[in-house]
Amino acid sequence: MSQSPEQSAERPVPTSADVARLAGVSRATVSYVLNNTSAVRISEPTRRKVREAADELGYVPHAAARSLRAGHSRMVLLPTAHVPIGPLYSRFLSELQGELRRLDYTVVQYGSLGLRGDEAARAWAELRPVAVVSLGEPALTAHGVELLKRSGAKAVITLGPDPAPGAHALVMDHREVGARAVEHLLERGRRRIGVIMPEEPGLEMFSVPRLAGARAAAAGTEAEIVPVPLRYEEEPAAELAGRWRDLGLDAVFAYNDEFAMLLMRALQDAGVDVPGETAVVGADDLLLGRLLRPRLSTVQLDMVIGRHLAELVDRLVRDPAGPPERHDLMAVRMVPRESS
Amino acid sequence: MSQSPEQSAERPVPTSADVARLAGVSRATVSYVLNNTSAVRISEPTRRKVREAADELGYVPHAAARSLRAGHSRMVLLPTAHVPIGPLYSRFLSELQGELRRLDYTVVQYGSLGLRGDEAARAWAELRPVAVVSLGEPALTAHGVELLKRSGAKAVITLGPDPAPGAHALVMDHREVGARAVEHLLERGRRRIGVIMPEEPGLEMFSVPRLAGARAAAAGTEAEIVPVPLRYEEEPAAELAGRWRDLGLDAVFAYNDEFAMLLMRALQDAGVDVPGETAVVGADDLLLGRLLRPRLSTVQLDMVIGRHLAELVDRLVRDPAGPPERHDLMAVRMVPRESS
DNA sequence: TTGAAAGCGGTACCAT
DNA sequence: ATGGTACCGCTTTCAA
Repeated sequence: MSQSPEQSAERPVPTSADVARLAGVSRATVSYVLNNTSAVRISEPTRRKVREAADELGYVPHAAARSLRAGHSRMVLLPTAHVPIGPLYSRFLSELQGELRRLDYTVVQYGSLGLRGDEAARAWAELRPVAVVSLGEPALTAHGVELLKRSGAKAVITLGPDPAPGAHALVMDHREVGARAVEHLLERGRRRIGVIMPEEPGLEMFSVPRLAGARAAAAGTEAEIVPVPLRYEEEPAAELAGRWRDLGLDAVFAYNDEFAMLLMRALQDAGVDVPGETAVVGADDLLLGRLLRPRLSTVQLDMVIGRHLAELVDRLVRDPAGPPERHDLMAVRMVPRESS
Repeated sequence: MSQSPEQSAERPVPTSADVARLAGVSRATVSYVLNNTSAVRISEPTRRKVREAADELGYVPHAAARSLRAGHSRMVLLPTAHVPIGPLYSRFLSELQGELRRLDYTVVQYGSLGLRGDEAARAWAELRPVAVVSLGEPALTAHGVELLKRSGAKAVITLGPDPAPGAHALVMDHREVGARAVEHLLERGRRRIGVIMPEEPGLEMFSVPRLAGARAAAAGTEAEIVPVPLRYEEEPAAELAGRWRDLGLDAVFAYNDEFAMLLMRALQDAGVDVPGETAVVGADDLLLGRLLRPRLSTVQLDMVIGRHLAELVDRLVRDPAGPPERHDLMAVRMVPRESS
C-alpha cells in the first residue's frame, strides 16, 4: 500500500486553465505559447514557465474543443466496412495515409460495419470531416452525399466501381478486368468460358462488373459466358472440379489469383489438364501466380496511387466549387503466362 | 446556368439553434426531442415540428461539441501504422469492430505512420479516446501510456508480442510459434534448421520472437538454428535456392505460409527435394498451404477473437481501477502435413 | 507583453 | 411542457 495505483484514475484531465494556473499566466498566454502563435510576442521566461507547467501536468490539448472553436478540422474520413483484404489494398491505404499526413491531414478510418444506407452518412457527418473518401461500402446515396456536404465536407469522393451521384468519383471500372480476360481467351481460341463468382459477401462489388465485362467482350462472338459460383474453400472447389467436364468449359476466368490457385489445384487433382483442357486466368497479378505451375495468366490492375488521390483531396478541399469530377483510373493489362 | 452548383458550398452548416429557430422552439427543446430524453416530456406536436425542421435543414449533431459537453466519448482508438496484411488480421479487425459497435463504441482507426515514440501517444491523446488498443506499432512507452491515461483513456491495451509497461496486455507470444515448428522438426530428426527472416519492414515484431522461440527449442539439443534473411520476391528466393546446398540445412521454418510457398517453389525449381532433402514448415495455416504439393506443414495460430477483446475493453472502461492485466492468448498448434 | 471575454455547438439543470 | 442559461476546452480579437 505504499501508493495507490488508482491515483491517476480519478485525477481530472488537465486543461489549459490548469496549465495557466500553474504557470501563473492567463489561458490566452498558454495558447499563444503552445501554438507558437507568431502574431504575438511572448517573453522567453514566460514561454519556459508555460512549457514546464504543461509538461509537469502532462497536458495535451483537446482536439474536439480546438476544432469546435476553429470551425473546421483536417480530418479525412475513410469509412471501412468489410476490410477489403489483399496486398493491393493495403499498399494503397498506406500510401494514401502517408501522403495525406504530409499534407497535414488526419486520416481516420471509421468502422461502418452495421450501418445501412443513410445511417452511415449521418454517422460520418457527425464527425464533421473535411473530406470523405468512400470505398463503396456502405454505398453512398445522393442524399447521403448532400448530407455530408451540408455538414461541411468539402470533398466527397467515391473510389470504386459505382460512383455516387453528386460525389466526385475515382472510377475503377471492373468490367475492364473481365473484358480483358475474355478477349485474351477468345484470341486463344476458347469458346465456352466460365466466370467464377465468389460466394463471399462483399465481393459482388467487383465480381458482378467483372462478369458484365466478360459478357460484353463475348457479345457478337459465338463464345458463351457461364457464371460459376464458388466459395473460397477446399471442398467446394473439389466438388466443382468433380463435375467440371459436365460444364463443358474450355476456359475459366477465376475472379482473381487466389481463386485461380484454388480452382487450378482442384482441377489438376481431378485430372483436368491446365491449360490443355481448360485455360485458367486470374486477376491482380500477385506473386503467388508466378509461383504456380503452370504459371498463372492474370489481369494486372494498376491500383490508384495513393499520392494521386491525396492530391485530389487536397485540391478539392482548397477549392470545393465546381461540378463533380470523374476520373477513370484503372489501367488494366493482360499478362499472359502458361495457364492459358 | 439554371442554378449555381455552389449553392451548398457557402451555406453554413446548420446547428441546433437553426433548427430551434425554424421550429419556433428553444435549443433545449430541440435537444430533448432529438435525443428522446426520457426525463422530460415534450408534446407530440412540438416533437413533430422539431423533427420536420431538422429534416428540412439536413441537421446532423456535431459529435465534437457533444462529447466536449459530455466530458467523454465512446471512441475506441486503434492506431495503425503498417497495415498488417493478411486474412487473419482482417478477420480479427472486422470482428472487433462489429463487437465494439454492438457495445455502442465507435471504432476509429488512426493512421500513425510517420509518428515516432511519444509523438504518437500525444496525437492519440488529443482525440480523448475512452480506450486505446495498440497493435504494437508505433510502440507505446510507459510515458505514452501514462499520457493517455491522464488524458482520460480508461483502458490502454496492447495487443501483440511486446506489452507496454502500465498498459493492459493481450500477449501473443510469438516465440511459441517458432518453438512449435522447431520441436516438430526435431522430432522428425532434422538437425540443421534454417529460420527465414523477412526483410520487409514491420515484420521484425513477429520474426524476431519467432526466431528466439526456435532457438530456445533447440537449446540443449545438438540441433543448430540458422537465420536466413529473405525478401518476399521471386529473384531473391531463386538466388537463395541456388546456394541452398551450401547452407547445409535439412529443414527450414519459413516464417509463414506465404514465405513457405515462395521458398518451396524456389527449392523445387532448383532441384532440392521437399521434404526429402529439406523439410519446410510455414505458419498461419492459410488455405494456400493445403493447395501446395507437397501439402504444407504449418503452425496454426488461433488469433484473438474480436469478441473477447471487445468485452475486455468494455469491462475496463466500466471499471478502470486495478493493476494492468495480462492475458496470454495465443493458442498455437502444429499442423503436420506433407512438407516436413 | 499579457489578460479578459466572447463564442464554437450541444446538454442539462433550474425556472417558469 | 418549455425556455433561459451555464458550461465543456480552446482560440482569438480587443484592451490595457
